Amino acid sequence: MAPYQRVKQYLKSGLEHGRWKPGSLMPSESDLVAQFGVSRMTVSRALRELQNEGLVERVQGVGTFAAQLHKLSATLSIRDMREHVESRGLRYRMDMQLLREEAAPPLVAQRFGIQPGAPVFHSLAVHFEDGVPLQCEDRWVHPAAAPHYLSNDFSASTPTQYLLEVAPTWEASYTIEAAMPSRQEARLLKIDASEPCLVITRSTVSRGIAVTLVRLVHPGSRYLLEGRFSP
Amino acid sequence: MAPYQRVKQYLKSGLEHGRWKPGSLMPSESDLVAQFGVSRMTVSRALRELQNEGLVERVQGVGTFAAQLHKLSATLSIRDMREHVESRGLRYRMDMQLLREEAAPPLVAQRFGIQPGAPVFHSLAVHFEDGVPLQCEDRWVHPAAAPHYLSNDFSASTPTQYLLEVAPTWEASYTIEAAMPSRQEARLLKIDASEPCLVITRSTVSRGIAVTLVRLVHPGSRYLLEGRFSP
DNA sequence: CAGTGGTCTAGACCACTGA
DNA sequence: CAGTGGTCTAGACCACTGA
Repeated sequence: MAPYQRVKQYLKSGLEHGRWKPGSLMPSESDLVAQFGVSRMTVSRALRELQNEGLVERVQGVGTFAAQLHKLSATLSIRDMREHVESRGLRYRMDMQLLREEAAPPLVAQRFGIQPGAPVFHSLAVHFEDGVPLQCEDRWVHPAAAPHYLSNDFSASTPTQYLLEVAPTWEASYTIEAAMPSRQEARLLKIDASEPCLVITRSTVSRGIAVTLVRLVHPGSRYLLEGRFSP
Repeated sequence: MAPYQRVKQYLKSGLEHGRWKPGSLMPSESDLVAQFGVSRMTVSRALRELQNEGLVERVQGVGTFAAQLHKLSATLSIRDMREHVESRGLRYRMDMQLLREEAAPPLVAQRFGIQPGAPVFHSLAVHFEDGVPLQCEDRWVHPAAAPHYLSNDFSASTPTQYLLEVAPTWEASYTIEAAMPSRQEARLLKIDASEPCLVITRSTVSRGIAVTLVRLVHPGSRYLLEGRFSP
């Protein structure tokens, strides 16, 4: 194991075993240099990585402290539906229900920074896994970000794949909630109108402008999100 | 701006503007050393950070490549309910409905690596925001991980806070789904039995042993998760 | 073989903190 | 003032890749 990893591992396992309580002072860089017989750059890297992982907090002129652990955040991967299905060896299909230009509704116009009623692209697709509907994707697209959205061949790529190609995602925010499907969504997903759904609403920014707003509706009985954190 | 940040910013904005397409070869460390007139350690740090952020992929002996952007993962913070409520300046309350030792059900026994029927701790609490029930917390605790769980004063700390104190979380996995509440949960949350709920199931490991399993049920109309990613 | 990334060293200068 | 972290340099040795 590389020296910086040895130092990092030593500190990590010490934190794990409660050798340093949250908020307490940890060894300084020069302490660790002496203890491990390595150069300061090496312990510095170990400490910086622990800081990036949220395990320690460092204050210039003061020292390094064991972090409060409940500030942890977890990773949740958001993948393209096609990849999600095919990566598990299942058959993927998408039905494009609607693909056209429309007048921007007020909410969409606001997020895109354009006038209400200005032309925007609107698509509605259903994603299937082995013939079972798994996701209903209701999407608005800013024409300036993807001018040829309407003429793309969506039998070859999903809206997510196409948009990632023409406008790489540089920031996105989303919400996850439980809600009832609309009547139309229930029909498209072939579920009862009273079945709870997992609804993800996502807004994506590329090169400073909003690219797309999307509402992803999943039948609660067929889809769940998984995640983990490991500090 | 520090030199390593200048290099990093240069590469980041180049990626953002499509100067290097996903999968294509990017400048080598020595290219960047020459271009910026800095030492190799400095460009190495810039590239390593971009790698950690998932923006580039590096292969020893080959080079650095622009990453495929759709492998992004997002951060989703999982916070203690009390902090969540109080951080927004609202009044927090918890009702502990049940707190006792029980015989481990098969599923719990399996996750804890103990015999079914062995003693485990079980608690059921409701968390309120300004008097409105926001979360129902059904929790199983491994007695070896928190032997004094049952005698803790839960008017002073939440189960999450207490467990983080006595057994720092070192790994957790969770699922997020939409589901109907149980009859009991609907009653405790004061919602209709047909209201969809956001259900988080979390399993936590500390020092190699399972500490706790918890089912968190939130009324869909009152609670949503927010997240963002920015590569 | 030349070129790549992975890592380390021994020193340096700096900004910042708190006694 | 001594001690802390933040960062950089100029060199080094290494493992790995592909021609």
